[in-house]
Amino acid sequence: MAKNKRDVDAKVKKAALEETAARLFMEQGFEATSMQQIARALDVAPNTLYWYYASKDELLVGVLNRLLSQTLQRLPAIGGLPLKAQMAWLLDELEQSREMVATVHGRLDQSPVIRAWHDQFHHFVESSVILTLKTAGVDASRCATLATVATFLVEGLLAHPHSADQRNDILEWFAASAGSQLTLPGSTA
Amino acid sequence: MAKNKRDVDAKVKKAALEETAARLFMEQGFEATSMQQIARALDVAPNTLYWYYASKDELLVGVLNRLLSQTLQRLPAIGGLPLKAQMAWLLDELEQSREMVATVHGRLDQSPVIRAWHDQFHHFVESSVILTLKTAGVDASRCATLATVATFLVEGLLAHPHSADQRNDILEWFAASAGSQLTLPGSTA
DNA sequence: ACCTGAACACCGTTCAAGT
DNA sequence: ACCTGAACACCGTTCAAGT
Repeated sequence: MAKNKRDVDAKVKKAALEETAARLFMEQGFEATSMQQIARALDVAPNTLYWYYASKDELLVGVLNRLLSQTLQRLPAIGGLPLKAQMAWLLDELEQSREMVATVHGRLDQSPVIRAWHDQFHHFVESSVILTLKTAGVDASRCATLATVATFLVEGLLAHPHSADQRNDILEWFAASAGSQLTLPGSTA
Repeated sequence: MAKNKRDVDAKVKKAALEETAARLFMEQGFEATSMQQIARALDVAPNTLYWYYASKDELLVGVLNRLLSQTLQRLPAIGGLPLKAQMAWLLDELEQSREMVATVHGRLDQSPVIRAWHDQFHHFVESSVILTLKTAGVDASRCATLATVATFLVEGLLAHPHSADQRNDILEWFAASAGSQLTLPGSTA
């Protein structure tokens, strides 16, 4: 009981830490936000954060998992949508964490823990896209390639400023090109 | 005369700085290489670097321009090649500076001078690809979209580890999809 | 188990001073 | 014009000590 109580408290505390860190990371960027600053916002000593997280990068992973689980709660709604709509949805979702996505990519080579999170996330997204493509009747041998292309396009659109028209042209072109590879002609992916 | 002499000396010195910085950046990464370390390798005081460059990011830009001009000297050879071969060539070229490319993308939001260099580089690459597509007879209205897609694919392949087969599948699929949009059917882009 | 004060070993950068 | 010694204002992180 007492043990359980403590676990709950720790989780609540971590939630507060990650919420504050998330807010500051999104407002100012990961690099521009110091551990001191986060600690000050929480009214604790800077080194207190190190009781909960081994490093600033691990705190970032906590924040990322938090954002991810929030996104996953909104996900079920898009299950049946066509690929183009799914990509547009993912783009809108990630757009709000643009800075965070850039940070993850920028730290891949320096932080193994960020690298691990990133790879796992990519694997998850790509599996989902493959499933969507298969369900839409795309030739099984092409699914993996198309899924990778889809994620590259989402990442590209996310990383580089672009107009709504450009974005639509790219998604439209991709959906058409992917759709033309259907085993059963006539339907659209 | 004396003035000219000095200009030459400054250029030679900058070349040496950038060569050393480039080596250390590629060996250890940008972030893991301190200004102190570069200065030590050159046998100068750390703050000497600030007489030549306003910041570490500006030194990076110097290094990037240096690598770029080296690449440009190797470029003429690929003028007439098909798009797929051009993309493969660019990939091989950038692969050797993978870490540097990741650094640039990671610092876009923090450094205006890096952002400016990146945008200009992208504009240059995209213009070149558009020219190649137009020459190959691709419908003019699609060229911009396809060029953007091409650069996104190159960046994606560069940022994420992949096998030679995966890479070939993606480039092959893209070339085929782009080629099917030719104004004159029969030729290949 | 949780938190702190104080310190460590850096970092990029600045500035006044030299030649 | 070019370079230095010394310092500034940080940074992420550690550690011994408290409760």
